[in-house]
Amino acid sequence: MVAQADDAVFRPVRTGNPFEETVERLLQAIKLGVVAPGERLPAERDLATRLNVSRVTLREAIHALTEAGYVESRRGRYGGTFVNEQLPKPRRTPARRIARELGDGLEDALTLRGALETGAAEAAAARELSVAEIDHLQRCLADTSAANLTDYRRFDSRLHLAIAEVTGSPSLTSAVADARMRLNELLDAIPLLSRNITHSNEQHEAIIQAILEGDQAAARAAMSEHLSGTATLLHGFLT
Amino acid sequence: MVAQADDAVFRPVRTGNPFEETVERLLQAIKLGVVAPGERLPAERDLATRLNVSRVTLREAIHALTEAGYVESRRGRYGGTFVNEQLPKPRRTPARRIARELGDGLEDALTLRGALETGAAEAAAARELSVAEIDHLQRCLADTSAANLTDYRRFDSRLHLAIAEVTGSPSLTSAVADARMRLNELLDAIPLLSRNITHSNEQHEAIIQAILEGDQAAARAAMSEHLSGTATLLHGFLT
DNA sequence: ACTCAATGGATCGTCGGCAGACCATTGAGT
DNA sequence: ACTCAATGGTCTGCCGACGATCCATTGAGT
Repeated sequence: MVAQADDAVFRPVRTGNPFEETVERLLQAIKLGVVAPGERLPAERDLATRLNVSRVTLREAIHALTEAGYVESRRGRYGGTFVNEQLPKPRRTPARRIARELGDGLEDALTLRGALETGAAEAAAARELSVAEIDHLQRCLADTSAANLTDYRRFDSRLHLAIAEVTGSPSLTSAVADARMRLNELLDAIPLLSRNITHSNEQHEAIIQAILEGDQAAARAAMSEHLSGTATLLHGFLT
Repeated sequence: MVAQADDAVFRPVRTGNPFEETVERLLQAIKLGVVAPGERLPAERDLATRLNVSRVTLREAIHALTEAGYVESRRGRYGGTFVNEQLPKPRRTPARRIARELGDGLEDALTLRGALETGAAEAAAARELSVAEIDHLQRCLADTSAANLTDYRRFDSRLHLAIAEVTGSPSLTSAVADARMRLNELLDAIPLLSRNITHSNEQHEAIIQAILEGDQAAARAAMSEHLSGTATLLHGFLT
């Protein structure tokens, strides 16, 4: 008996407390570019309901993010909690240290991400997209191409998330977002080279084109190639 | 703005309470065949630690499963909680009713499952498998082929889980297990035809063979075909 | 016949998170 | 200048989950 199945089924039912989870989610929204700098988060009462968390807990999470410099709250009607224009710089932990901490987790995260994102690309290509969805994809693609170095990661994440969205599968979208967040710390640790960005943009274009043409095999292949590029880069910097 | 990304990121941080979650996990272990009838669950103290749940909560969950007829507990050294030889028959809820309740969730679950399991098959084929892993796979394959109608679903799940296991990615394994569970109720609602089983067994063999040969494309293709068969079957019965 | 380690069974105090109600502030609309 | 709806900010009582501790039972080993 290999007994790894046990580990999968008997894994912890919950990771951390609601407070920590909530902080993580809000960070996700900011770092993945779901809520852009200057934009407003949903109202506390609304957001608490959607996150299935008490308002008290949500407020504690927001407070933490305020202290960390991510958001600011304003009272009154037309008030709310807004994402700061100037986001805190990610702490550039030395790559190797992160890699050590992650350990086998790196391979794990990359494997999961590969399965999810290639699957998403294929599924997206298989769908009949609405005009709004096509616009959304192309908008994200253009934003990413036009992004400067400091914003690149966020728009890149947003684009990948957009691809997952147009599969029409909420679960798949969520899973992609989570997988992406797991790798975010790693990605912050490696330098962004403009050569890589150029290459990345070309691949993005190929992926989107294949999706819009409905070519499932091509979409999958293009995404697969794109991801393996990142994976190789990560391996290179972390070994 | 398509605004579906919000739904993905601001989804509930937790589903249900620890008690319900724990019950779900234990059912998963039983229904996916991780713990076979007659076998023993891990000791309460051990299991509670692994699930990251208090022993009290775990015991309440076990109590619920005892009343439902899934397990029985025995005291003393060499005692423990054992899975019953005769499992309760799944309540054959009319398929259409389930389909209505699930709604779009069916497509969602099928999409996610497709991405995960085809990805797992490909990843498994890409790995250099140990002798133990190969044995495990072939054992699961043989068990499934030999299973009678009442046991088939469980061994089938076990085989698919085994494929995910040999990717070496715990996250992927967990995700596959969860996706499978989401579809379990549906699968219970459609009749098992021996013709379908024969077909299924042939496909299983093709998948395993491709994995053992290290042929990634073939493994993916075989899995994809296998899954689409199930998907078609489900669609047929639920429409 | 006895021992004892491993297991399930039971109880109690603590605390984090929750629901609900209420207060304070803001600014567009009138 | 006033109104008021929507928002963030605060407080209180309650409950579920937790950790810890002790009890009861069993049967292989001696």
